[in-house]
Amino acid sequence: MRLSEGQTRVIDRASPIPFYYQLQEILKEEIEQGRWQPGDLLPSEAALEQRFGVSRTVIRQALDVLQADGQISRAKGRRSMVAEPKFRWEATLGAHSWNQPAVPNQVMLGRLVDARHVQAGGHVGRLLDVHDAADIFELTYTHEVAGRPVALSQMYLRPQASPGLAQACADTGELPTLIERGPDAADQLASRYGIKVAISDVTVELTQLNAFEADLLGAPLGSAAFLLSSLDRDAAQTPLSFTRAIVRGDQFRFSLVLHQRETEGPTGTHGLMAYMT
Amino acid sequence: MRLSEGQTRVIDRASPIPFYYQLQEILKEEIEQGRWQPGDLLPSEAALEQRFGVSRTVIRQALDVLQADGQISRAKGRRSMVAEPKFRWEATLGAHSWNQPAVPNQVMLGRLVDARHVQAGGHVGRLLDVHDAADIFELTYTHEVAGRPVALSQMYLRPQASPGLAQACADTGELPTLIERGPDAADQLASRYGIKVAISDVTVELTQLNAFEADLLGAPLGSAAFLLSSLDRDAAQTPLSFTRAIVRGDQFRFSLVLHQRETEGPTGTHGLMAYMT
DNA sequence: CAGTGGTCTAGACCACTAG
DNA sequence: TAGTGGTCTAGACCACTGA
Repeated sequence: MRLSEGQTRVIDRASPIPFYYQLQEILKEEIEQGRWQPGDLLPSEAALEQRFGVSRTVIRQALDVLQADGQISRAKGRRSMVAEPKFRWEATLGAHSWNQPAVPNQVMLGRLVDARHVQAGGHVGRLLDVHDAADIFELTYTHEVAGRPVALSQMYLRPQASPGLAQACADTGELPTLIERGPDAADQLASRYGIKVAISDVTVELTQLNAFEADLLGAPLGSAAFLLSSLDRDAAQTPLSFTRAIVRGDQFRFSLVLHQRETEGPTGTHGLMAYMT
Repeated sequence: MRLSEGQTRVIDRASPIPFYYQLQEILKEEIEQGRWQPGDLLPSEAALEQRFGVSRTVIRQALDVLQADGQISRAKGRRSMVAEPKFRWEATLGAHSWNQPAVPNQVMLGRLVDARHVQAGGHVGRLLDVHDAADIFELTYTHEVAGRPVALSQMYLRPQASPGLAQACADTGELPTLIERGPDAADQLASRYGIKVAISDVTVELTQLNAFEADLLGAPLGSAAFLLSSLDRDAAQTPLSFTRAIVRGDQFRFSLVLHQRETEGPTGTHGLMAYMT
Protein backbone atom coordinates (compact mmCIF):
# COMPACT_ATOMS: atom_id res chain seq x y z
CA MET A 1 0.00 0.00 0.00
CA ARG A 2 3.10 2.23 -0.13
CA LEU A 3 2.78 4.84 -2.85
CA SER A 4 5.22 7.32 -4.27
CA GLU A 5 4.73 11.04 -3.77
CA GLY A 6 1.89 12.70 -5.59
CA GLN A 7 0.15 9.44 -6.36
CA THR A 8 -3.48 9.21 -5.31
CA ARG A 9 -4.85 6.33 -3.33
CA VAL A 10 -8.21 5.06 -4.46
CA ILE A 11 -11.02 3.08 -2.87
CA ASP A 12 -10.74 -0.65 -3.40
CA ARG A 13 -14.23 -1.67 -4.45
CA ALA A 14 -13.49 -5.36 -4.03
CA SER A 15 -12.35 -4.96 -0.43
CA PRO A 16 -14.57 -6.04 2.47
CA ILE A 17 -13.58 -2.81 4.25
CA PRO A 18 -16.44 -0.31 3.86
CA PHE A 19 -15.85 2.54 1.43
CA TYR A 20 -16.36 5.19 4.10
CA TYR A 21 -13.70 3.60 6.28
CA GLN A 22 -11.16 3.30 3.47
CA LEU A 23 -11.85 6.91 2.55
CA GLN A 24 -11.44 8.11 6.12
CA GLU A 25 -8.07 6.33 6.33
CA ILE A 26 -6.92 7.89 3.07
CA LEU A 27 -7.90 11.40 4.11
CA LYS A 28 -6.41 11.00 7.60
CA GLU A 29 -3.13 9.89 6.11
CA GLU A 30 -3.07 12.80 3.69
CA ILE A 31 -3.73 15.20 6.56
CA GLU A 32 -0.98 13.66 8.67
CA GLN A 33 1.44 13.81 5.76
CA GLY A 34 0.82 17.54 5.57
CA ARG A 35 -1.06 17.70 2.29
CA TRP A 36 -3.24 20.22 4.11
CA GLN A 37 -2.16 22.30 7.10
CA PRO A 38 -4.32 23.14 10.13
CA GLY A 39 -6.68 25.87 9.00
CA ASP A 40 -6.63 24.79 5.35
CA LEU A 41 -9.92 24.00 3.67
CA LEU A 42 -10.55 20.48 2.43
CA PRO A 43 -12.10 19.90 -0.98
CA SER A 44 -15.87 20.23 -0.92
CA GLU A 45 -17.99 17.15 -0.51
CA ALA A 46 -19.02 17.41 -4.14
CA ALA A 47 -15.35 17.51 -5.19
CA LEU A 48 -14.60 14.46 -3.05
CA GLU A 49 -17.55 12.65 -4.68
CA GLN A 50 -15.89 13.31 -8.03
CA ARG A 51 -12.41 12.35 -6.94
CA PHE A 52 -13.35 9.05 -5.31
CA GLY A 53 -16.40 8.16 -7.35
CA VAL A 54 -18.70 7.44 -4.44
CA SER A 55 -21.94 8.96 -3.25
CA ARG A 56 -22.18 11.84 -0.85
CA THR A 57 -23.39 9.48 1.87
CA VAL A 58 -20.03 7.74 1.85
CA ILE A 59 -18.13 11.03 1.82
CA ARG A 60 -20.10 12.26 4.82
CA GLN A 61 -19.72 9.03 6.78
CA ALA A 62 -15.94 9.37 6.35
CA LEU A 63 -15.95 13.03 7.36
CA ASP A 64 -18.07 12.14 10.41
CA VAL A 65 -15.30 9.86 11.60
CA LEU A 66 -12.60 12.48 11.02
CA GLN A 67 -14.65 15.12 12.79
CA ALA A 68 -15.36 12.99 15.84
CA ASP A 69 -11.66 12.21 16.01
CA GLY A 70 -10.84 15.91 16.05
CA GLN A 71 -9.04 15.88 12.69
CA ILE A 72 -11.37 18.29 10.92
CA SER A 73 -13.94 20.89 11.85
CA ARG A 74 -17.08 21.50 9.88
CA ALA A 75 -19.58 24.33 9.65
CA LYS A 76 -22.63 24.99 7.56
CA GLY A 77 -21.97 26.97 4.42
CA ARG A 78 -18.19 26.72 4.76
CA ARG A 79 -15.85 24.07 3.45
CA SER A 80 -14.52 21.64 6.04
CA MET A 81 -11.27 22.67 7.64
CA VAL A 82 -8.28 20.77 8.95
CA ALA A 83 -8.43 21.23 12.73
CA GLU A 84 -5.80 22.58 15.07
CA PRO A 85 -4.20 19.93 17.26
CA LYS A 86 -5.91 19.12 20.54
CA PHE A 87 -5.14 21.10 23.64
CA ARG A 88 -3.31 19.31 26.36
CA TRP A 89 -4.07 19.60 30.06
CA GLU A 90 -1.24 18.59 32.31
CA ALA A 91 -0.95 17.67 35.94
CA THR A 92 1.87 16.19 37.92
CA LEU A 93 0.92 13.60 40.46
CA GLY A 94 3.75 13.26 42.91
CA ALA A 95 4.26 11.41 46.10
CA HIS A 96 2.10 13.92 47.92
CA SER A 97 -0.62 15.52 45.86
CA TRP A 98 -1.63 17.16 42.64
CA ASN A 99 0.86 19.74 41.56
CA GLN A 100 1.08 22.47 38.94
CA PRO A 101 -1.71 21.57 36.60
CA ALA A 102 -1.72 23.68 33.48
CA VAL A 103 -2.44 23.98 29.83
CA PRO A 104 1.12 24.86 28.87
CA ASN A 105 1.54 28.23 27.20
CA GLN A 106 -2.19 28.75 27.33
CA VAL A 107 -4.59 30.18 29.83
CA MET A 108 -7.80 28.33 30.47
CA LEU A 109 -10.50 30.83 31.31
CA GLY A 110 -13.42 29.73 33.43
CA ARG A 111 -16.42 32.01 33.20
CA LEU A 112 -19.49 31.85 35.41
CA VAL A 113 -22.43 32.12 33.05
CA ASP A 114 -25.26 31.25 35.37
CA ALA A 115 -25.93 31.01 39.11
CA ARG A 116 -29.27 29.96 40.52
CA HIS A 117 -31.17 27.94 43.08
CA VAL A 118 -32.55 24.60 42.01
CA GLN A 119 -34.80 22.13 43.79
CA ALA A 120 -32.87 19.34 45.43
CA GLY A 121 -35.00 16.53 44.01
CA GLY A 122 -33.40 13.84 41.93
CA HIS A 123 -29.94 12.45 41.42
CA VAL A 124 -27.89 15.42 42.57
CA GLY A 125 -29.97 15.93 45.70
CA ARG A 126 -29.45 12.33 46.71
CA LEU A 127 -25.71 12.55 46.13
CA LEU A 128 -25.47 15.68 48.25
CA ASP A 129 -27.75 14.23 50.90
CA VAL A 130 -30.19 17.14 50.66
CA HIS A 131 -33.87 16.34 51.06
CA ASP A 132 -36.34 17.16 48.34
CA ALA A 133 -37.79 20.44 49.52
CA ALA A 134 -34.48 22.20 50.02
CA ASP A 135 -32.51 24.31 47.58
CA ILE A 136 -29.12 23.73 46.05
CA PHE A 137 -26.95 26.27 44.30
CA GLU A 138 -26.21 25.55 40.67
CA LEU A 139 -23.20 27.33 39.20
CA THR A 140 -22.64 26.99 35.47
CA TYR A 141 -19.26 27.74 33.93
CA THR A 142 -17.84 27.72 30.46
CA HIS A 143 -14.13 27.20 29.96
CA GLU A 144 -12.14 28.32 26.98
CA VAL A 145 -8.57 28.20 25.76
CA ALA A 146 -7.27 30.61 23.14
CA GLY A 147 -10.82 31.74 22.42
CA ARG A 148 -11.98 28.22 21.71
CA PRO A 149 -14.71 26.93 24.03
CA VAL A 150 -13.53 23.56 25.25
CA ALA A 151 -15.52 22.73 28.35
CA LEU A 152 -18.66 23.36 30.35
CA SER A 153 -19.14 22.63 34.02
CA GLN A 154 -21.99 22.75 36.47
CA MET A 155 -21.27 22.77 40.17
CA TYR A 156 -24.04 21.88 42.61
CA LEU A 157 -23.31 23.24 46.05
CA ARG A 158 -24.95 22.47 49.39
CA PRO A 159 -25.88 25.57 51.35
CA GLN A 160 -24.66 23.68 54.42
CA ALA A 161 -21.23 23.11 52.88
CA SER A 162 -19.64 25.38 55.45
CA PRO A 163 -20.84 27.39 58.45
CA GLY A 164 -19.89 30.58 56.68
CA LEU A 165 -21.98 29.79 53.62
CA ALA A 166 -24.94 28.57 55.68
CA GLN A 167 -24.85 31.81 57.67
CA ALA A 168 -24.70 33.94 54.54
CA CYS A 169 -27.68 32.05 53.13
CA ALA A 170 -29.70 32.38 56.31
CA ASP A 171 -29.05 36.12 56.26
CA THR A 172 -30.20 36.77 52.73
CA GLY A 173 -32.19 33.74 51.61
CA GLU A 174 -30.39 34.14 48.32
CA LEU A 175 -27.23 32.96 46.67
CA PRO A 176 -24.71 35.18 48.44
CA THR A 177 -23.75 38.07 46.24
CA LEU A 178 -20.17 37.40 47.13
CA ILE A 179 -20.28 34.74 44.46
CA GLU A 180 -19.91 37.15 41.61
CA ARG A 181 -19.84 36.40 37.96
CA GLY A 182 -16.24 35.93 37.02
CA PRO A 183 -13.49 33.44 36.62
CA ASP A 184 -12.68 33.04 40.30
CA ALA A 185 -15.95 31.90 41.81
CA ALA A 186 -14.52 28.55 42.89
CA ASP A 187 -11.67 30.30 44.63
CA GLN A 188 -14.14 32.60 46.35
CA LEU A 189 -15.92 29.61 47.81
CA ALA A 190 -12.69 28.27 49.23
CA SER A 191 -11.28 31.51 50.58
CA ARG A 192 -14.40 33.35 51.76
CA TYR A 193 -16.48 30.50 53.11
CA GLY A 194 -13.74 28.18 54.24
CA ILE A 195 -15.04 25.24 52.24
CA LYS A 196 -12.41 22.53 52.54
CA VAL A 197 -12.55 19.54 50.24
CA ALA A 198 -10.82 16.47 51.64
CA ILE A 199 -11.92 13.76 49.23
CA SER A 200 -12.97 14.00 45.60
CA ASP A 201 -14.56 11.05 43.88
CA VAL A 202 -14.03 11.66 40.18
CA THR A 203 -15.55 9.56 37.41
CA VAL A 204 -14.46 9.91 33.79
CA GLU A 205 -16.55 8.49 30.97
CA LEU A 206 -17.43 9.17 27.36
CA THR A 207 -20.60 10.83 26.24
CA GLN A 208 -22.01 12.87 23.38
CA LEU A 209 -23.06 16.50 23.48
CA ASN A 210 -26.75 17.18 23.96
CA ALA A 211 -28.48 20.23 22.53
CA PHE A 212 -27.76 22.47 25.54
CA GLU A 213 -24.11 21.50 25.72
CA ALA A 214 -23.57 21.68 21.97
CA ASP A 215 -25.05 25.16 21.91
CA LEU A 216 -22.92 26.51 24.76
CA LEU A 217 -19.76 24.93 23.36
CA GLY A 218 -20.41 25.82 19.74
CA ALA A 219 -19.92 22.19 18.80
CA PRO A 220 -22.05 19.86 16.71
CA LEU A 221 -24.86 17.92 18.35
CA GLY A 222 -23.81 14.46 19.38
CA SER A 223 -20.05 14.87 19.11
CA ALA A 224 -17.92 12.84 21.50
CA ALA A 225 -16.87 14.36 24.82
CA PHE A 226 -15.46 13.50 28.20
CA LEU A 227 -17.91 13.54 31.06
CA LEU A 228 -16.20 14.23 34.39
CA SER A 229 -18.33 13.83 37.48
CA SER A 230 -16.90 14.76 40.84
CA LEU A 231 -18.41 14.37 44.28
CA ASP A 232 -16.45 16.37 46.84
CA ARG A 233 -16.56 15.62 50.57
CA ASP A 234 -14.99 17.14 53.64
CA ALA A 235 -12.83 15.25 56.12
CA ALA A 236 -15.95 13.99 57.93
CA GLN A 237 -17.22 12.44 54.66
CA THR A 238 -20.03 14.99 54.45
CA PRO A 239 -20.81 15.78 50.80
CA LEU A 240 -20.09 19.40 49.91
CA SER A 241 -20.61 19.73 46.19
CA PHE A 242 -21.11 17.78 43.00
CA THR A 243 -19.58 18.92 39.73
CA ARG A 244 -20.45 17.67 36.28
CA ALA A 245 -18.08 18.77 33.56
CA ILE A 246 -18.29 18.23 29.82
CA VAL A 247 -14.99 18.50 27.97
CA ARG A 248 -14.87 18.41 24.19
CA GLY A 249 -13.10 15.24 23.09
CA ASP A 250 -12.15 16.76 19.77
CA GLN A 251 -10.32 19.63 21.47
CA PHE A 252 -8.74 18.18 24.53
CA ARG A 253 -6.55 15.55 26.02
CA PHE A 254 -5.42 14.98 29.58
CA SER A 255 -1.93 14.30 30.67
CA LEU A 256 -0.81 13.01 34.06
CA VAL A 257 2.71 12.49 35.29
CA LEU A 258 2.72 9.74 37.89
CA HIS A 259 5.66 9.40 40.25
CA GLN A 260 5.83 5.83 41.46
CA ARG A 261 7.21 4.93 44.86
CA GLU A 262 10.12 2.52 45.05
CA THR A 263 8.48 0.83 47.99
CA GLU A 264 5.45 -0.18 45.98
CA GLY A 265 4.01 -3.63 46.33
CA PRO A 266 4.06 -6.29 43.64
CA THR A 267 1.31 -4.69 41.57
CA GLY A 268 2.17 -4.17 37.93
CA THR A 269 3.67 -0.78 37.24
CA HIS A 270 3.88 -0.54 33.47
CA GLY A 271 1.56 2.28 32.75
CA LEU A 272 -1.99 2.75 33.77
CA MET A 273 -3.14 -0.43 32.09
CA ALA A 274 -0.97 -2.48 34.38
CA TYR A 275 -3.35 -1.58 37.17
CA MET A 276 -6.13 -3.19 35.22
CA THR A 277 -4.39 -6.45 34.51
CA MET B 1 -43.24 17.98 27.24
CA ARG B 2 -44.46 16.00 30.24
CA LEU B 3 -46.63 13.09 29.16
CA SER B 4 -48.71 10.66 31.12
CA GLU B 5 -47.79 6.98 31.30
CA GLY B 6 -48.26 4.95 28.16
CA GLN B 7 -48.49 7.97 25.93
CA THR B 8 -46.14 8.05 22.97
CA ARG B 9 -43.93 11.00 22.17
CA VAL B 10 -43.73 11.92 18.53
CA ILE B 11 -41.29 13.85 16.37
CA ASP B 12 -42.12 17.53 16.08
CA ARG B 13 -41.76 18.23 12.38
CA ALA B 14 -41.90 21.97 12.88
CA SER B 15 -39.02 21.99 15.37
CA PRO B 16 -35.56 23.22 14.37
CA ILE B 17 -34.12 20.23 16.26
CA PRO B 18 -33.20 17.53 13.72
CA PHE B 19 -35.48 14.51 13.58
CA TYR B 20 -32.67 12.10 14.41
CA TYR B 21 -31.82 14.04 17.54
CA GLN B 22 -35.41 14.22 18.75
CA LEU B 23 -35.77 10.52 18.08
CA GLN B 24 -32.58 9.68 19.96
CA GLU B 25 -33.84 11.68 22.97
CA ILE B 26 -37.18 9.88 22.90
CA LEU B 27 -35.61 6.43 22.74
CA LYS B 28 -33.05 7.25 25.42
CA GLU B 29 -35.78 8.43 27.74
CA GLU B 30 -37.83 5.29 27.13
CA ILE B 31 -34.80 3.14 27.87
CA GLU B 32 -34.05 5.06 31.05
CA GLN B 33 -37.65 4.78 32.15
CA GLY B 34 -37.36 1.03 31.87
CA ARG B 35 -39.60 0.42 28.89
CA TRP B 36 -36.90 -2.03 27.82
CA GLN B 37 -34.45 -3.73 30.17
CA PRO B 38 -30.77 -4.42 29.45
CA GLY B 39 -30.71 -7.38 27.10
CA ASP B 40 -34.14 -6.66 25.63
CA LEU B 41 -34.44 -6.23 21.89
CA LEU B 42 -35.55 -2.89 20.50
CA PRO B 43 -38.11 -2.74 17.69
CA SER B 44 -36.55 -3.30 14.29
CA GLU B 45 -35.51 -0.32 12.22
CA ALA B 46 -38.42 -0.99 9.89
CA ALA B 47 -40.83 -0.97 12.84
CA LEU B 48 -39.36 2.32 14.08
CA GLU B 49 -39.79 3.78 10.58
CA GLN B 50 -43.47 2.90 10.84
CA ARG B 51 -43.91 4.18 14.38
CA PHE B 52 -42.24 7.55 13.85
CA GLY B 53 -42.97 8.06 10.17
CA VAL B 54 -39.43 8.91 9.14
CA SER B 55 -36.97 7.32 6.78
CA ARG B 56 -34.50 4.67 7.75
CA THR B 57 -31.66 7.19 7.49
CA VAL B 58 -33.12 9.11 10.41
CA ILE B 59 -33.69 5.96 12.44
CA ARG B 60 -30.11 4.90 11.89
CA GLN B 61 -28.66 8.33 12.74
CA ALA B 62 -30.51 8.18 16.03
CA LEU B 63 -29.36 4.63 16.78
CA ASP B 64 -25.78 5.68 15.93
CA VAL B 65 -25.92 8.22 18.73
CA LEU B 66 -27.35 5.74 21.22
CA GLN B 67 -24.76 3.15 20.27
CA ALA B 68 -21.81 5.52 20.60
CA ASP B 69 -23.16 6.53 24.00
CA GLY B 70 -23.23 2.90 25.10
CA GLN B 71 -27.02 2.75 25.45
CA ILE B 72 -27.58 0.04 22.85
CA SER B 73 -25.55 -2.61 21.09
CA ARG B 74 -26.08 -3.62 17.50
CA ALA B 75 -25.15 -6.60 15.39
CA LYS B 76 -25.81 -7.63 11.84
CA GLY B 77 -28.83 -9.86 11.42
CA ARG B 78 -30.02 -9.35 14.99
CA ARG B 79 -32.30 -6.71 16.37
CA SER B 80 -30.61 -3.95 18.38
CA MET B 81 -30.35 -4.62 22.07
CA VAL B 82 -30.43 -2.42 25.15
CA ALA B 83 -26.87 -2.53 26.52
CA GLU B 84 -25.67 -3.49 29.96
CA PRO B 85 -24.44 -0.55 32.05
CA LYS B 86 -20.80 0.45 31.70
CA PHE B 87 -18.13 -1.17 33.78
CA ARG B 88 -16.41 0.99 36.31
CA TRP B 89 -12.69 0.98 37.03
CA GLU B 90 -11.73 2.38 40.41
CA ALA B 91 -8.54 3.64 41.94
CA THR B 92 -7.86 5.49 45.14
CA LEU B 93 -5.30 8.20 44.96
CA GLY B 94 -4.09 8.91 48.45
CA ALA B 95 -1.43 11.04 49.96
CA HIS B 96 1.21 8.59 48.84
CA SER B 97 0.41 6.62 45.70
CA TRP B 98 -2.10 4.64 43.76
CA ASN B 99 -3.93 2.19 45.90
CA GLN B 100 -6.29 -0.73 45.42
CA PRO B 101 -7.41 -0.27 41.87
CA ALA B 102 -10.19 -2.63 40.92
CA VAL B 103 -13.25 -3.28 38.89
CA PRO B 104 -15.46 -3.97 41.89
CA ASN B 105 -16.97 -7.44 41.98
CA GLN B 106 -15.38 -8.20 38.64
CA VAL B 107 -12.07 -9.57 37.50
CA MET B 108 -10.35 -7.87 34.62
CA LEU B 109 -8.39 -10.44 32.69
CA GLY B 110 -5.37 -9.36 30.68
CA ARG B 111 -4.33 -11.84 28.04
CA LEU B 112 -1.12 -11.67 26.01
CA VAL B 113 -2.18 -12.36 22.45
CA ASP B 114 0.99 -11.46 20.60
CA ALA B 115 4.67 -10.91 21.34
CA ARG B 116 7.17 -9.96 18.67
CA HIS B 117 10.12 -7.84 17.65
CA VAL B 118 9.45 -4.71 15.66
CA GLN B 119 11.79 -2.23 13.99
CA ALA B 120 12.42 0.81 16.12
CA GLY B 121 11.74 3.31 13.36
CA GLY B 122 9.01 5.87 13.83
CA HIS B 123 7.18 7.46 16.69
CA VAL B 124 7.66 4.76 19.31
CA GLY B 125 11.35 4.40 18.59
CA ARG B 126 11.88 8.12 19.08
CA LEU B 127 9.97 8.09 22.35
CA LEU B 128 12.02 5.19 23.65
CA ASP B 129 15.25 6.72 22.39
CA VAL B 130 16.11 3.67 20.33
CA HIS B 131 17.82 4.23 16.99
CA ASP B 132 16.28 3.02 13.78
CA ALA B 133 18.11 -0.24 13.16
CA ALA B 134 17.42 -1.72 16.59
CA ASP B 135 14.56 -3.90 17.71
CA ILE B 136 11.85 -3.24 20.24
CA PHE B 137 9.55 -5.79 21.86
CA GLU B 138 5.88 -5.36 21.13
CA LEU B 139 3.52 -7.07 23.54
CA THR B 140 -0.17 -7.04 22.65
CA TYR B 141 -2.81 -7.73 25.27
CA THR B 142 -6.56 -7.93 25.29
CA HIS B 143 -8.47 -7.22 28.48
CA GLU B 144 -11.90 -8.48 29.30
CA VAL B 145 -14.40 -8.25 32.13
CA ALA B 146 -17.17 -10.79 32.57
CA GLY B 147 -16.42 -12.20 29.13
CA ARG B 148 -16.83 -8.85 27.45
CA PRO B 149 -13.72 -7.53 25.69
CA VAL B 150 -13.26 -3.98 26.93
CA ALA B 151 -9.68 -3.01 26.17
CA LEU B 152 -6.61 -3.64 24.09
CA SER B 153 -3.09 -2.61 24.94
CA GLN B 154 0.26 -2.69 23.22
CA MET B 155 3.41 -2.31 25.24
CA TYR B 156 6.64 -1.39 23.51
CA LEU B 157 9.64 -2.37 25.58
CA ARG B 158 13.29 -1.40 25.20
CA PRO B 159 15.62 -4.37 25.36
CA GLN B 160 17.91 -2.12 27.45
CA ALA B 161 15.17 -1.47 29.99
CA SER B 162 17.09 -3.41 32.61
CA PRO B 163 20.46 -5.20 32.79
CA GLY B 164 18.63 -8.47 33.32
CA LEU B 165 16.55 -8.10 30.20
CA ALA B 166 19.48 -6.89 28.08
CA GLN B 167 21.50 -9.94 29.18
CA ALA B 168 18.65 -12.31 28.39
CA CYS B 169 18.33 -10.76 24.93
CA ALA B 170 22.05 -10.94 24.25
CA ASP B 171 21.98 -14.61 25.16
CA THR B 172 19.17 -15.66 22.88
CA GLY B 173 18.69 -12.88 20.34
CA GLU B 174 15.00 -13.49 20.85
CA LEU B 175 12.25 -12.26 23.07
CA PRO B 176 13.08 -14.16 26.24
CA THR B 177 10.84 -17.16 26.61
CA LEU B 178 10.28 -16.17 30.19
CA ILE B 179 7.68 -13.78 28.86
CA GLU B 180 5.07 -16.41 28.39
CA ARG B 181 1.63 -16.01 26.99
CA GLY B 182 -0.63 -15.40 29.92
CA PRO B 183 -2.18 -12.79 32.11
CA ASP B 184 0.89 -11.98 34.19
CA ALA B 185 3.45 -10.90 31.62
CA ALA B 186 3.71 -7.37 33.02
CA ASP B 187 4.37 -8.77 36.47
CA GLN B 188 7.03 -11.05 35.04
CA LEU B 189 8.84 -8.05 33.65
CA ALA B 190 8.88 -6.38 37.02
CA SER B 191 9.81 -9.37 39.13
CA ARG B 192 12.17 -11.29 36.85
CA TYR B 193 14.03 -8.48 35.16
CA GLY B 194 13.92 -5.89 37.88
CA ILE B 195 12.36 -3.24 35.68
CA LYS B 196 11.50 -0.35 37.98
CA VAL B 197 9.24 2.40 36.71
CA ALA B 198 9.70 5.69 38.54
CA ILE B 199 7.73 8.09 36.38
CA SER B 200 4.77 7.45 34.10
CA ASP B 201 3.60 10.13 31.72
CA VAL B 202 0.01 9.20 30.91
CA THR B 203 -2.11 10.93 28.29
CA VAL B 204 -5.84 10.31 27.98
CA GLU B 205 -7.73 11.31 24.87
CA LEU B 206 -10.69 10.25 22.77
CA THR B 207 -10.41 8.28 19.58
CA GLN B 208 -12.36 5.91 17.40
CA LEU B 209 -11.67 2.25 16.82
CA ASN B 210 -9.76 1.37 13.66
CA ALA B 211 -10.24 -1.90 11.81
CA PHE B 212 -7.61 -3.79 13.81
CA GLU B 213 -8.90 -2.59 17.16
CA ALA B 214 -12.55 -3.08 16.26
CA ASP B 215 -11.82 -6.64 15.19
CA LEU B 216 -9.93 -7.58 18.36
CA LEU B 217 -12.53 -5.95 20.59
CA GLY B 218 -15.56 -7.19 18.71
CA ALA B 219 -16.82 -3.64 18.47
CA PRO B 220 -18.07 -1.66 15.49
CA LEU B 221 -15.59 0.25 13.35
CA GLY B 222 -15.28 3.85 14.39
CA SER B 223 -16.94 3.65 17.78
CA ALA B 224 -15.67 6.02 20.46
CA ALA B 225 -12.92 4.89 22.82
CA PHE B 226 -10.39 6.16 25.32
CA LEU B 227 -6.83 6.22 24.11
CA LEU B 228 -4.36 5.96 27.00
CA SER B 229 -0.73 6.51 26.13
CA SER B 230 1.89 6.00 28.78
CA LEU B 231 5.61 6.61 28.61
CA ASP B 232 7.37 4.99 31.56
CA ARG B 233 10.81 6.07 32.75
CA ASP B 234 13.16 4.96 35.48
CA ALA B 235 14.53 7.20 38.20
CA ALA B 236 17.30 8.43 35.86
CA GLN B 237 14.64 9.56 33.34
CA THR B 238 15.67 6.83 30.90
CA PRO B 239 12.65 5.66 28.92
CA LEU B 240 11.76 2.02 29.60
CA SER B 241 8.54 1.31 27.79
CA PHE B 242 5.67 2.91 25.98
CA THR B 243 2.14 1.58 26.30
CA ARG B 244 -0.80 2.45 24.10
CA ALA B 245 -4.15 1.25 25.39
CA ILE B 246 -7.55 1.42 23.74
CA VAL B 247 -10.50 1.19 26.12
CA ARG B 248 -14.03 0.91 24.80
CA GLY B 249 -15.91 4.09 25.72
CA ASP B 250 -19.25 2.34 25.49
CA GLN B 251 -18.21 -0.24 28.08
CA PHE B 252 -16.09 1.58 30.55
CA ARG B 253 -15.69 4.49 32.87
CA PHE B 254 -12.88 5.45 35.19
CA SER B 255 -13.22 6.45 38.76
CA LEU B 256 -10.58 8.12 40.94
CA VAL B 257 -10.79 8.99 44.59
CA LEU B 258 -8.55 11.96 45.32
CA HIS B 259 -7.49 12.71 48.86
CA GLN B 260 -6.66 16.37 49.15
CA ARG B 261 -4.09 17.67 51.58
CA GLU B 262 -5.16 20.27 54.09
CA THR B 263 -1.93 22.12 53.52
CA GLU B 264 -2.70 22.72 49.88
CA GLY B 265 -2.10 26.11 48.34
CA PRO B 266 -4.81 28.49 47.21
CA THR B 267 -5.64 26.57 44.05
CA GLY B 268 -9.28 25.74 43.59
CA THR B 269 -10.22 22.36 44.96
CA HIS B 270 -13.76 21.75 43.82
CA GLY B 271 -13.34 18.75 41.64
CA LEU B 272 -11.01 18.18 38.80
CA MET B 273 -12.33 21.10 36.80
CA ALA B 274 -11.18 23.46 39.47
CA TYR B 275 -7.64 22.71 38.42
CA MET B 276 -8.48 23.94 34.99
CA THR B 277 -9.98 27.23 36.00
C1' DC C 1 -25.83 35.35 -5.47
C1' DA C 2 -23.55 30.68 -5.99
C1' DG C 3 -21.34 27.34 -3.15
C1' DT C 4 -21.55 24.54 0.77
C1' DG C 5 -22.69 21.53 4.54
C1' DG C 6 -26.93 19.63 7.36
C1' DT C 7 -30.74 16.97 6.89
C1' DC C 8 -34.03 13.90 4.83
C1' DT C 9 -36.34 10.55 1.43
C1' DA C 10 -36.88 6.21 -1.12
C1' DG C 11 -35.02 3.03 -2.80
C1' DA C 12 -31.26 -1.08 -3.42
C1' DC C 13 -28.11 -5.17 -2.41
C1' DC C 14 -25.56 -7.82 0.80
C1' DA C 15 -24.18 -10.79 4.87
C1' DC C 16 -25.54 -12.44 8.88
C1' DT C 17 -28.86 -14.49 12.43
C1' DA C 18 -32.31 -17.38 13.95
C1' DG C 19 -36.24 -20.21 13.55
C1' DT D 1 -35.65 -18.93 4.39
C1' DA D 2 -37.38 -14.65 6.30
C1' DG D 3 -35.97 -10.91 9.02
C1' DT D 4 -32.48 -7.78 10.15
C1' DG D 5 -28.77 -4.48 10.29
C1' DG D 6 -24.61 -2.60 7.31
C1' DT D 7 -23.71 -0.24 3.39
C1' DC D 8 -24.48 2.43 -0.70
C1' DT D 9 -26.89 5.29 -4.44
C1' DA D 10 -29.28 9.33 -6.34
C1' DG D 11 -31.75 12.43 -5.59
C1' DA D 12 -34.06 16.72 -2.76
C1' DC D 13 -34.63 21.05 0.15
C1' DC D 14 -32.85 24.15 3.48
C1' DA D 15 -29.83 27.58 6.03
C1' DC D 16 -25.75 29.54 6.16
C1' DT D 17 -21.32 31.54 4.24
C1' DG D 18 -18.71 34.62 1.64
C1' DA D 19 -17.81 37.04 -2.61
